[in-house]
Amino acid sequence: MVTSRDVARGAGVSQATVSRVLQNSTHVRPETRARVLTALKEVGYTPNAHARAMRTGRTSTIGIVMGRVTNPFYPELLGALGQALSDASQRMILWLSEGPAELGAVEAIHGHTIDGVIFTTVREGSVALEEAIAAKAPFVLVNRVIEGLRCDQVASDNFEGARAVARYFAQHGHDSVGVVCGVPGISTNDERLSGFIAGLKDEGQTIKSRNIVTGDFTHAHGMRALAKLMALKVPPTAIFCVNDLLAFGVLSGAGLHGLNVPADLWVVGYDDIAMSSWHCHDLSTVKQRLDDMAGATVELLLARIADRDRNPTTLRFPSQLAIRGSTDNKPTG
Amino acid sequence: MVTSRDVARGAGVSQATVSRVLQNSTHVRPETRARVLTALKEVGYTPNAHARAMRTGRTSTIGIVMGRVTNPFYPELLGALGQALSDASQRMILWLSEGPAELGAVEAIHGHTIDGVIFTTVREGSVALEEAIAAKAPFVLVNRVIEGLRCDQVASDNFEGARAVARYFAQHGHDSVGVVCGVPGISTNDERLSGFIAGLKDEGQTIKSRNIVTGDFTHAHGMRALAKLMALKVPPTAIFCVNDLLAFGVLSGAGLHGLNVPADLWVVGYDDIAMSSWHCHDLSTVKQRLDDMAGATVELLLARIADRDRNPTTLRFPSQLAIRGSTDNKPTG
DNA sequence: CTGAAAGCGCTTACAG
DNA sequence: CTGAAAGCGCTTACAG
Repeated sequence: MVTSRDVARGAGVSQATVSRVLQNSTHVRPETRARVLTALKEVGYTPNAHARAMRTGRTSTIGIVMGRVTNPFYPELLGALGQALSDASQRMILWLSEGPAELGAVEAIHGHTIDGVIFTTVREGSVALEEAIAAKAPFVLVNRVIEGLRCDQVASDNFEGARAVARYFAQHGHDSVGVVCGVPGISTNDERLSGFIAGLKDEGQTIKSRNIVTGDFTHAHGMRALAKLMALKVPPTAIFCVNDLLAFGVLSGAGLHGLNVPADLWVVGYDDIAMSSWHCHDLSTVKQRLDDMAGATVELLLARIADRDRNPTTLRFPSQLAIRGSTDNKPTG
Repeated sequence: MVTSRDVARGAGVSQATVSRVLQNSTHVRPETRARVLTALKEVGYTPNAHARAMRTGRTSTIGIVMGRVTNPFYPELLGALGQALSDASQRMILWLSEGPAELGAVEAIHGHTIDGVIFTTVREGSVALEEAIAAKAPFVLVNRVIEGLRCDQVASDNFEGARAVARYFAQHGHDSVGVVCGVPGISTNDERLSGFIAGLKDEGQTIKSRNIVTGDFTHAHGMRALAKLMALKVPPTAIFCVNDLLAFGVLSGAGLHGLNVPADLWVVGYDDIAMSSWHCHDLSTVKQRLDDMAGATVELLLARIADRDRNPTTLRFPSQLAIRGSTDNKPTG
């Protein structure tokens, strides 16, 4: 193991001077710096992260908590967060779990393993969130928003995104529509549902509660929901799903029922995950600005770590309707 | 910040005794231990991970290097590895990048940030791999295998898995088949291709090189490959894709060409990722034993960290053909 | 069984 | 501009 002491010996200086060169301190004579730099290369030195962290109290490592969800949106979010963290010279430790196991991340803050946490799938009242708040640990919520919680939060404007879908349906003559929801109480779900209802209202329409099917965020639920909706006396001619995963379930169900999309039924999702644009799905959906969201999340967290008393912000990024083959993408006659 | 010194003060013992209780040392009187345990709860103590790591030289943290691939198989592999690491009380630091950025993981070993690395998408001759070998760093390859490299490697038996597909095709009367490959030189690709060819040979068949289409591991390539294969003078009646992602591309292409699967064309993938069993795909594929592979990977890496001189092992897990609607799953007349 | 002490490898005030 | 030294919070031989 090579230490800064070895480098010092090689350069004929004290260990403190090596440290100063490493810290880019200005108080080093240029020729001394050069000698140290040479020795540094020669011995192949890498600073011991723990010794450094113990002195500085900073680890340059961020924790990410992500539940074991099946929605392919989350791996995409993880990729975007990973890029943003890497751009900010931060490492990421990942907790792929939910419930009490999330507490590992809070413990890691106490143990100085990480400087802060990004929660991606946390719910109101979850133990890890409560602990993080109680410990005044630096954290940010991304994708999920909890109203009234004084902390940094980043999400897309789910309400407006869903509202645009409702208007799109109404303006193309659909007056019997359905909504496939996931778990109530989760912000993405609730905001998209209420945005959709608001959009209908804009167009002078309402929706019956039996036309809104609730369940979990799985492909299987999407399939079952389609069956339920089609069994109504007046089945919908257009269905909005609060995420793309549910929409694929609806498309699967439509195939099973012999329904032709979009001729018999329009389907719109939310998220625009990569596979939505595959020709076999060709799903109209609402695109989130993932990279912007990830960048803002990391920025807010680093600012919070630097100054724990700054005012919390909630950032909303606009999302945009992407029209594809699961709805009629030609202008109405 | 609460330290073991604070706990010691609370329990009226020395800091060393607190440390002994934390280490489950036997040389502590039961009533002393009880006093320390009480104080531990009272002050809400979490050990400083860096101080501990600096003393012990161990971090209980493993690095994972995963390229920014679009194949949903990798998030699933990550989930399995995360579970296996968590079961072994290890944290994971993730590098979602390829090429020179992978070097971050090797540097992290030098800096004692992690105890070892799991490479998931590494290629022969990649800089990070070369560096890890040169540094004698503890690492394991999972999913990818590099022949002749003396290190621990874990993969499924790609050769036999693909061989079974070829036999399945031949035994159901297909005598014009196609293969959609990804990038040559990557073990999953090469082993599955040669296994498939071997299976044909078992049945007295051969395949023309123009019936094998090479490209990258993307949905788009699968689509283009289908078009190429269908343009042949004798188009295949069954196509094997070296992974599910490519198979979805082929299914997309089939839809575009108005081909009926499985009536006009059989399609088989490899990996059995979650979405393969969705009704809208209903893809026959070869299932990998992901959890077993992940468990073995972690086990091998921890053994390697404990003993750097042990003999390297390459572990192969059998995979199994899962027959679904993209091939005729009824017995032939 | 318990305490005092050394030391892991850094960073940074304190002298000079 | 540079060095000697303190100290971050642990673990663990060394005494007793």
